[in-house]
Amino acid sequence: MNEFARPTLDDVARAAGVSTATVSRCLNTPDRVIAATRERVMKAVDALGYTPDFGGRALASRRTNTVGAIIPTMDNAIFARGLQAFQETLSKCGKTLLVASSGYDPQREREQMEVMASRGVDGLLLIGSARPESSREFLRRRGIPFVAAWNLGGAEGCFVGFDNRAAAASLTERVIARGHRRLAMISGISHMNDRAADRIAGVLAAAAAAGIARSELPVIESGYGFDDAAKAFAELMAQTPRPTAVLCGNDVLAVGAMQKARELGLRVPEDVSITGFDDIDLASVVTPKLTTVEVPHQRMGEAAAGMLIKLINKQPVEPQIEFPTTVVERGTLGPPPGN
Amino acid sequence: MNEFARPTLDDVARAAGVSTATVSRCLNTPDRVIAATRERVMKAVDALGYTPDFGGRALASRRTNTVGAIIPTMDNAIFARGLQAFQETLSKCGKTLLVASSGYDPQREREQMEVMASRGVDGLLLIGSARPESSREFLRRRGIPFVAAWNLGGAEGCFVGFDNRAAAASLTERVIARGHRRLAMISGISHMNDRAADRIAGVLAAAAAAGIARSELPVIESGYGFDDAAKAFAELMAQTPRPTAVLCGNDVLAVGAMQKARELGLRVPEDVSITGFDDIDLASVVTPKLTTVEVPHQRMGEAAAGMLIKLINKQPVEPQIEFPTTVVERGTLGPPPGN
DNA sequence: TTGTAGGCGTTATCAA
DNA sequence: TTGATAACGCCTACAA
Repeated sequence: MNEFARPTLDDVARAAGVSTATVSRCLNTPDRVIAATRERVMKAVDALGYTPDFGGRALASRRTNTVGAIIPTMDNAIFARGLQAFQETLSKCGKTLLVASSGYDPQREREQMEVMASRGVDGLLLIGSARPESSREFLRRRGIPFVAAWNLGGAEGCFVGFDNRAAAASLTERVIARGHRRLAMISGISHMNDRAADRIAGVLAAAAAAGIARSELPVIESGYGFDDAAKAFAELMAQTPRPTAVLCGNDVLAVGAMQKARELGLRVPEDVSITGFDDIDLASVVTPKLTTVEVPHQRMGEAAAGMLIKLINKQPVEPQIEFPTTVVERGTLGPPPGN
Repeated sequence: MNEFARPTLDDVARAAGVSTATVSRCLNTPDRVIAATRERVMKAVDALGYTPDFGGRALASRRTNTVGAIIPTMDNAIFARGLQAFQETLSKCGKTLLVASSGYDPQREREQMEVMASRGVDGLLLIGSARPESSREFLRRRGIPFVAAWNLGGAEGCFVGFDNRAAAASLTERVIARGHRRLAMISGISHMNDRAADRIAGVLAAAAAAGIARSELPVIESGYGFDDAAKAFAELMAQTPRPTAVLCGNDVLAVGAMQKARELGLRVPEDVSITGFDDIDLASVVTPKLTTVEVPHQRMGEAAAGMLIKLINKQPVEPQIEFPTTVVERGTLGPPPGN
């Protein structure tokens, strides 16, 4: 054996004086090997510093012990957090994580799905379930187990998430209960993004229930940066009558709005109330602290990993794990001005 | 061919009326195949929906087109940002990213290195270069190309980073120039973390150059949470004489310190100045905005990917890419009280 | 330019 | 409990 080449099963087998089959069994199903031989084999294994070859193993066993995750972006703290938890849980189960990002683009998501498939991932983590039929068809055809996270779902598939719509509605009710009637919303782009769409729907539903006309509730869909939100906020503040409360689709947007408010000389919450969604670190660091909706991102990441692993092992799973959310009232929601 | 089985090279070859070798060539070295046949083959490829099998390819070619990254945690915005850029760049080059996290623990980092190695990654991204000799030995033995990022290095290896020491020193000089003499530092844990260690060294060096005795510059090494930093800050503020400026090893620590300052009824910067490091989003969102050091994390991620790819392709690389950093003065640094 | 054929390292099926 | 041995799907000299 070449001194620099990686040792193979064969080398180990020869060193231990057994067949390759036995070595393989020692590694994969140790209990099917008598203790004495197993010990001898294991000694040879780490004498040689043997580690199994991934390609060979994948080829022969049709399994990669690899799972993929396609998320919009890791730049967003909520996905980064969730992904971290997802990865750690996977790691504990001996699986490793392949990551790709879609940049919120269904086309790129689809491409990454193909990449993942060709990498032979055993399962897939996807965010949300709004995607073109062709992508869903692809998943079905390939028969790749997957879970959709960060939202709840309709009929098909497995979900680990929370009720975006209900959470948004409940936050909106709180705002209305404070006496606000002139609401506005800054949302993320809702196209092919069910989290954003559901949050809009929730706000609208709560407003409607309170007798606020749809036409009196401007909704601006904005990009995901502070600046985008700031611009949207300025636009909103230029309207007459001016909204007294601006509900934002996530904390980043809310903070962007707060910054613009300060620039405009508007006090929060005295002149205008602002709310967020997600409760990331940012939320409790701004002044005043952001009123927002708390979501257990890390626990969702863990749960998603657990469910996916069950799916891969063909164990029974409940089709949906729902997490509760909580409105956390902090400093950016007050009564409307002049009350 | 079974209707549900994935098509293989063989299926494509038969469908196109050529040999498997030709199909393989069409996929890997298209220019070595005449246009007419190539076209025929490609038609068959997507008629069948063929995608190459990863295991087979890895086994035969001894390459996985996969690179690994082992980072302390994705919870930290700076690594998440960098990783995002790293991944995108890789993706453009047809490589996919395997991620693992060490939780700042050299032992876990080592385990993940072994996982990555056994996955057959073509290259590895590591953070920093402080790690046990045994880990470095492992890398050497396996001959896995890797780049160390977020810092600059000594002799061996490739680096994409910046000069933590110099940046910290330069920030400290600014603080001293404002008239501060009683400094203190809240650092991350410096054991096996050269970024943290270098930042401490930079602060100390600048202080020494200004004639400030080491014994008069307390340094507390704290965990990475807001709370840890808050606790450290409280400890610092309890000392007499009280430091007039607290330099923090990163922005998260600085924000934790700011929160505690507010709790203690201390105004920033009137009663005490605070500085950070990294310039993450957090920094410009707190009130007052944080004086910190700006570091181009995304560009570092891209550069690291580029360098690693060259390394993998055995192209020549400069051993080190250094990025500049800038002190950004915002609101948390003022003159010492009573000046 | 294309085809033939051997081998990559493992797992899995059968026998022994 | 163990050992032979045939896949697994692809790449790549080498030959045609």
